[in-house]
Amino acid sequence: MPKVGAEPIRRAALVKATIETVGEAGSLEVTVAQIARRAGMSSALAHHYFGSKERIFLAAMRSILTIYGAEVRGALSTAAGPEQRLRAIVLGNFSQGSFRREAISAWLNFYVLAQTQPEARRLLRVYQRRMRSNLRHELRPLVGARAEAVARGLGALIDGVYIRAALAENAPDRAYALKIVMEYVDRELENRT
Amino acid sequence: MPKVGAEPIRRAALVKATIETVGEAGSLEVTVAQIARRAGMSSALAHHYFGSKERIFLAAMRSILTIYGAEVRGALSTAAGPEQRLRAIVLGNFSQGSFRREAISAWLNFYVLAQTQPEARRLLRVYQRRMRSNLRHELRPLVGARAEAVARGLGALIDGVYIRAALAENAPDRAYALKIVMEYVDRELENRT
DNA sequence: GTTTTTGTTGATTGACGAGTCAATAAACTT
DNA sequence: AAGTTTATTGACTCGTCAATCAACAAAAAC
Repeated sequence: MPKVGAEPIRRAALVKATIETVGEAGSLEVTVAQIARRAGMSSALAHHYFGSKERIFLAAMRSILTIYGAEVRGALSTAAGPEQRLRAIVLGNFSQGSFRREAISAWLNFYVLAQTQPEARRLLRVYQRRMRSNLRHELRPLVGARAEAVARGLGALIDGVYIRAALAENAPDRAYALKIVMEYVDRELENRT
Repeated sequence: MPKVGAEPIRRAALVKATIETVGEAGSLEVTVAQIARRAGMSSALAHHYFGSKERIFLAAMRSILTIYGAEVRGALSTAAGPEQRLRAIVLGNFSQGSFRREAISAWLNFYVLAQTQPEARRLLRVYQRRMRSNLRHELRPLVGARAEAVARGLGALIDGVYIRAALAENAPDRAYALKIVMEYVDRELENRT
C-alpha cells in the first residue's frame, strides 16, 4: 500500500515511537523492531529511512530538545520584564509536553547516550548552553554579578528535579517540582543587590 | 593456581572493575567478559561468583552507595551544630571518593538501571530517603517548617550537579560544584526565621 | 505503456554475548 | 591416600538483534 509522500510521516512516527518505547522501557536497550512495530511498520523500513539505530536515537533526541525549546519560547512570549521572563523560562521547562513520564525517562536515557555518542553530546551541550544563556540574560538585571552562578545552579536544579521525577513511581508531580525550583528563584531574588 | 579464600577478593575485584568499566564506557552496555578481564579473571568465574550480570551490577551499585554513605558519615563525624553538620553532609557528597569521573558516570548509569531493575530502584530509594532524612534533621532547627522542601531541593540540586559533571569533558570541577550547592545553602540560611 | 522513482516487507546474514558445562587442579578433610 | 570442597577456565550453546537484500507494488515521469 505505498502512498507517496510517506517519508516525513514515517520519520515522525518513528521518532514518536522511539520516545515512547525508550520512555516505557526506561532504557535504551530497545530493539529497532519494537520501535518500528509501535510506529506501524517493519524494522526494514525504519532502517530504510534512518540508516541506523543510532540515527533514530539522534532524531528522537533532537525532537525532545526541540519540544523543550518550543515550550520555553511559548511561555516566554507573553512575559514582560526580567523576573516575569525568568519565571516563564522555568515554567516552560515544566510544561505539559515536556514533564511527562516517558518524556522524562527518555530524556534521562538520552542524557546517558550523550556520554558515548558525540553527536548526542553536542546536541545536549548546545541546548544547555542556550538555556543557561537565556537564564543569565534575565538574571543579570536581577542579581548582577551572581547571574552566572545562579544560572548554573538553576540549570542543575532543573535537571536534578527531572531525574528525581524519573524515579518516582506515581505520575510525576508537576506542581511540586515547580514549587521546588520557584522557591530557589524566590530565595535568590529576595536579597538582590 | 587456586588459592583458598579467593571468593571475597574476587567479588571485590569484580565490583571495582564493574564501576570502572561502566564509568569508562559511560554505559551499561558492557560485557561480563570486559569486566572480568579487567578484574583479571575469566567471564566464567564472574558468573560462578555472581550468577548473572544483573547481580554484578547490583553489587556494584551497593558498593557505590556504601561509599557515599561512608564519606558522608566521615564528614559528619567532626561536625558540631546543625549548620556545620548540614554543610558536612553536602561536603561528604562531593568528597574525593565519590566525585570522580568514573564514579559519577557509573552512578548515572545505575540511576538508569533503577528505572528497570526493581532491586536497583529499591537501593536508590533507600539511599535517597536516608539522605533526605539526614538533611531534614539538620535543617529543622535552621529553617523550621521549610525543612522538608529545602531538603528535597538540596537533594535534587546535588543530583543535578552530579549529572552535569558527568557530561563535562574535563575532569569534574569539585570546587565549583561545591560552590553552587553551598550557595544554595547560604541563601536558605540567610533569611531563616 | 514502459521506465523510473518511491514505498514496503519477509527472509537472511553475521556478529556478539550471556550463561552453561565438563574438565583440571590445588588445597583441605578424614 | 582417597575423597571432598573450592578455584578456575576454554569451549560451547542458544538466543537476540542490527543491518542487508531481493523482491514486489504503486505511483510518477516520459
